Amino acid sequence: MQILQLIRDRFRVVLEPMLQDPALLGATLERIVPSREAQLADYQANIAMPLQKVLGKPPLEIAKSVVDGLQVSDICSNVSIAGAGYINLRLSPEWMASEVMAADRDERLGVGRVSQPKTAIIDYSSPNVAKPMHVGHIRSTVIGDAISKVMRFLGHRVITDNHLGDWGTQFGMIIYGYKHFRDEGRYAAQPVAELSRLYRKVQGISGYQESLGNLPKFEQGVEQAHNRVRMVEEKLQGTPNDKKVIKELAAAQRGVEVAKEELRAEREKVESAQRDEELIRDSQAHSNIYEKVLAETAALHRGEEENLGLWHAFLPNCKDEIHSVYRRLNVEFDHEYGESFYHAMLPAVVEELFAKSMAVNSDGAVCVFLDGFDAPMIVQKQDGAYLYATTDLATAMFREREFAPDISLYVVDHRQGEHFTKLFAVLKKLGYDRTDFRHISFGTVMGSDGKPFKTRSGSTVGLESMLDEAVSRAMEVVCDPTTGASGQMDQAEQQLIAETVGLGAIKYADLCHNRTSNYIFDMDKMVRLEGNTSAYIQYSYARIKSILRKAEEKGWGESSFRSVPVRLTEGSEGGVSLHLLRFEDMLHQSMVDYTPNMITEYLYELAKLFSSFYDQCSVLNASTREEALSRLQLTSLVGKTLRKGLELLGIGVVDRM
RNA sequence: GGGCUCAUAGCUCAGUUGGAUAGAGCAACGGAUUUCUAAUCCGUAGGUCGAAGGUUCGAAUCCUUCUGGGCCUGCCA
Repeated sequence: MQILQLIRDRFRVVLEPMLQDPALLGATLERIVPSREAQLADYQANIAMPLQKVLGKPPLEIAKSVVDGLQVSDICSNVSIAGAGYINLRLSPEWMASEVMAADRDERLGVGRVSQPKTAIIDYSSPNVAKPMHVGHIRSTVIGDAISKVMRFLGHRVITDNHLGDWGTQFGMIIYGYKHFRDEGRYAAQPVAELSRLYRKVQGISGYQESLGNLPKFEQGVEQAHNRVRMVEEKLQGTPNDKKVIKELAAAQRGVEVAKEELRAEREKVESAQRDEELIRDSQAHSNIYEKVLAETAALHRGEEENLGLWHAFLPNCKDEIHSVYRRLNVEFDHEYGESFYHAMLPAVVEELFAKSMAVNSDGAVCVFLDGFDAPMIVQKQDGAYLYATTDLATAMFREREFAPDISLYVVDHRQGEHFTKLFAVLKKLGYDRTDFRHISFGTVMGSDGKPFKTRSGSTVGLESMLDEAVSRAMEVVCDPTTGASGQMDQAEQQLIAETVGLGAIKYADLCHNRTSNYIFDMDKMVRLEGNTSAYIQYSYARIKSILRKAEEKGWGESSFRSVPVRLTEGSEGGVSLHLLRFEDMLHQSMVDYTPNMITEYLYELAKLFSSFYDQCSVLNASTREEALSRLQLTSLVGKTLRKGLELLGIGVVDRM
């Protein structure tokens, strides 16, 4: 049920004759919204105040004439004017009751399919294969998966594509590692583990050599920072009270601290590497390893037989590893073309850019210069190699040919904002202007120190170990035999609950923050049963299932409670019902800017409203059979809505916990 | 240097795109239980929405300046 549209349609009848301009009419109708203050109204129309200039009448007079013409007696029990000219609507309990009944009888819980479905490509997760997945991948995966599921449920044609990094430098590293460091036995027994070891080994040597090479640069940086302070100090002597210069001095002094810290961190990296004798030995034997890695990568890209053969041998293993993570997360994709798929198309992309006079040679590289940006988009390097911008162009062009999408979403972290702005600008210039390209950017996962989430030793946190920890924490919290129903369960059921609650906690914690902001990762908080967590909602669901089981035992199954009408008498019943009926509106709203946190907020609110109802209104021990059956219907719909909502977020439920 | 972005209660965060007295959750304090799973519910307290101007019927939200963080910035992805 789309209540908002229903109400707006009623207002349209009144407003259309008053407002000639269709754009104004549309904007005015958009000012009819759910009320923020539940005590004041269910819905409010903030339309009279902005119209006072247009119509040349005082707002209260406008509001009155609108209300006089408004025909809503079938759905509203009260329409009033308040304050500066707010029109407040209260939905009638009878109408809500009939809508609750309809929703409970509908497989889709009363949610319709959009009348004009759109084709949407959603590009998310997109890790580099052969590198272990880490925390950084969780947001893209979880947000993209949720958006896909919601859009699909609303009736759009959704095509998901996991744009795997399967063609990059990491394969150069593995190939180099395989050629120089492989352990045949281990490779035969556990290829994935061995490849991963090889990757880490080469990466380690390369990182060490890079840090070593960086030291003089960072030392120089500190030196320069000091020089800058001296310069500003001299300048300040000339103009002692110039505020700007004083500020400049402070900035310069901070610059010294930053430079020192950078140098210190880099030295520490080097020193800790130097404690690793094997690494030092290997580093001496393989000097300039990164250049050699790039050479292996280039050979692969040229199609050199040995490297291409190794790539073909490694890729399935690497993919298997990644797929096992997706299986656990219950995430699926329609396509997994990956970067390698586009490799052969890249020369044609560059040619087309030249043909349309968009590309130029600059310092030996092929560049596309764009208005408003100093730096160009580079599509081919001096050495002839292509870059990810080139691949992204080829990918978008392929998708246009193959799927003709109306919407194309890239769920990628915010640091790539400028890249996508440029990419979309180039695509538009190339003539792909019928597609709504959007960068669905998101913030960084931070540690409790407010810095990007890392382990104590400073490395990134592995995704799988994080999932394991969430599950074991969930086990501690949820399967405490003194609380809940866990005392009655065998180990297998407890394990299933821990898995469902643990993974749900990770996903929910991610989704419940506005995607654009950074958030602080706090495992303790996210597996709790109190507060805005998945476990609280899952627990509400389990209690609902418990009531429904007991009702069934009393002979009050679905067919029984559906035989009586729903009646909303208590305040908490009305509160739950109103919220239930907003499900569809909320789903649409959450897809305007692709903000899944609107869904978590809705579900949390629903669970809270239900707990309140649960506390105030006994279902099975209601005063009459009719009342009990009426409340059972409400309970049933809350349960189904919670389950559906969580399902759309990729989160499961359990029948008891 | 240029660009993007953020700053809301002690802490973690919302804020439906400019609407009424700025909301949740933790933590703190006070209540409720012969329980349909108290893993709950009800209440109290907590705010100069970073600062200062501006735009208008009305600003946490839009504009300008400032302060302080984060990120990006020519051949990594």
